[in-house]
Amino acid sequence: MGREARPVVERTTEIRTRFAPSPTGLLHIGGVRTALFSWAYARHHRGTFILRIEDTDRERSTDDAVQVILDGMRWLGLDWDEGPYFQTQRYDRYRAVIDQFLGDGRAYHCYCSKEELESMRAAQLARKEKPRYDGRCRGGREPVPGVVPVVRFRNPVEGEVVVHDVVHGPIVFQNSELDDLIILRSDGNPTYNFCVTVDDWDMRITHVIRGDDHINNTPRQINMLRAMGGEVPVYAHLPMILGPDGTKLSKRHGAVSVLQYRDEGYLPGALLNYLGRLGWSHGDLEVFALEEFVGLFDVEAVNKSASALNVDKIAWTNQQHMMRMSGAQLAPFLAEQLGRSGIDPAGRDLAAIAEALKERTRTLKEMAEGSQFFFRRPEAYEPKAAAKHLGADAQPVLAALRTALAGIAGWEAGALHECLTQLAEARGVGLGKIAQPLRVALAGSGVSPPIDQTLAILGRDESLARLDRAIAFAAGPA
RNA sequence: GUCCCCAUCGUCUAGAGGCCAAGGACACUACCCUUUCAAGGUAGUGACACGGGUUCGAAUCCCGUUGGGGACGCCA
Repeated sequence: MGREARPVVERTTEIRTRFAPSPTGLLHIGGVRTALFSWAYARHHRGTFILRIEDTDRERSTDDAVQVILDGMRWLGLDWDEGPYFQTQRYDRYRAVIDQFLGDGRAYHCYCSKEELESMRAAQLARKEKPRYDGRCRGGREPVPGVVPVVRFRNPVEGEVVVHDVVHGPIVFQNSELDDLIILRSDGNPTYNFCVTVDDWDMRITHVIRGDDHINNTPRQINMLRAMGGEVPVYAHLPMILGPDGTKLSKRHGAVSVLQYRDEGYLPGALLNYLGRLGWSHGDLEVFALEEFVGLFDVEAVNKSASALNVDKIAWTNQQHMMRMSGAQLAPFLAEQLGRSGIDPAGRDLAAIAEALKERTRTLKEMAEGSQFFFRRPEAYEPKAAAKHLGADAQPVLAALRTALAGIAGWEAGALHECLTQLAEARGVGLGKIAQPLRVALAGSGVSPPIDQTLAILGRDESLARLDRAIAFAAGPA
């Protein structure tokens, strides 16, 4: 090879990828993973990432689903450089290609009725053949009165198509296995395989990264692409994501809207981290930020086999991300989560609360739940904890606690801690003996962040008030 | 049924012929730390689907079997 200098970025080498969901269902975790890899590939190569909505199925496409896609992508931070394009806005272009195909014989009208197609299919199945259109209208057929024909692409009958897939290697298909697919429905709507082909070519997509459920569509698309004089892009078919039980993703598992993960308290960066590790890895690296992923990601390192969702690991990954963030960074997320639970976070130091809880909760939702007592005085003591720590015998400890704390000079964690250890020493007991009753008095249960931090966050007045209430409770009605 | 894809611990994975009596992570168990809960630390249980080749040597290459998945639509 020559050693002449090549421009670092040639126009022809600009990487262009796209994410092309259909708004017929919710954007779920599987779609997000596809979007992530496609996006990361473009970003890694400083290319262009395009969002395209495939809405040619007018019956089932909904505005709602479109909205989830847009909101989901924004929430995750998967930004696009072009689009969103809508296929329904490109009908003129599709029509032009179809007319061109019709004109040069690369496509033809088919007048077969649904019944005719159905019996053809039944016969083939009976013969244990792969059901497919037998091409009976190929040679031309007189128009059937009252029937609006569909348009079929005339697929080559002989030869083979080789799909050069970056993750799977070459995949060979015999043209004899393919049939003449419908590219224009009788209602005038073009179909998926055709639109994808036109769009990927028009939008100069260089790398088609999508789920491997599309492998079988690829040879048809290549044939159509060649028919319109296009060049074949690089294909990368990603393995599927399965439900936790290893079966197809369904609503029961994880095929829920990606926005549900937001509502369940997952950080976008953590979800993307988890998804990035499904089918891809970089040595033993488990926890990484999105920017790091972009730097490391390479579609050639993607696995071929499907992977199952592991809910525990999503949660673990989320906690790892929370622990790497500061309380201040976490605060807005916690505020949002508290809002979902109808709690007004005003008047409290959310950064301090998040800091205190981030290593003891796995999701923001758990964090919001665990921090409830900071915002609302516990309505009742957790029975077991109360029985153990707020009985009549606890009264002396609580009273001593009240006196010691009330006399403290600076109400902050360090001084509070000092005060508590001194009190424990004075009474000749371990810290646990006084921390637990105090904890139950403040939090209502035996679980809370470290007691000195809890006191500090709660503040002097509120802490002493809760202590008084606990003292009264320990005195008991009877 | 036909075509296509896939196959390492329960799960996610490392492994691109010798460095592997198979490494890491989640989960699980035990212990340590400890003011609760966590986090953290240490140790442990646990896998190359099976059968043939190729090779001095195979988790790694080839073939077959089995198992799983996908596609076969006027859905995408």
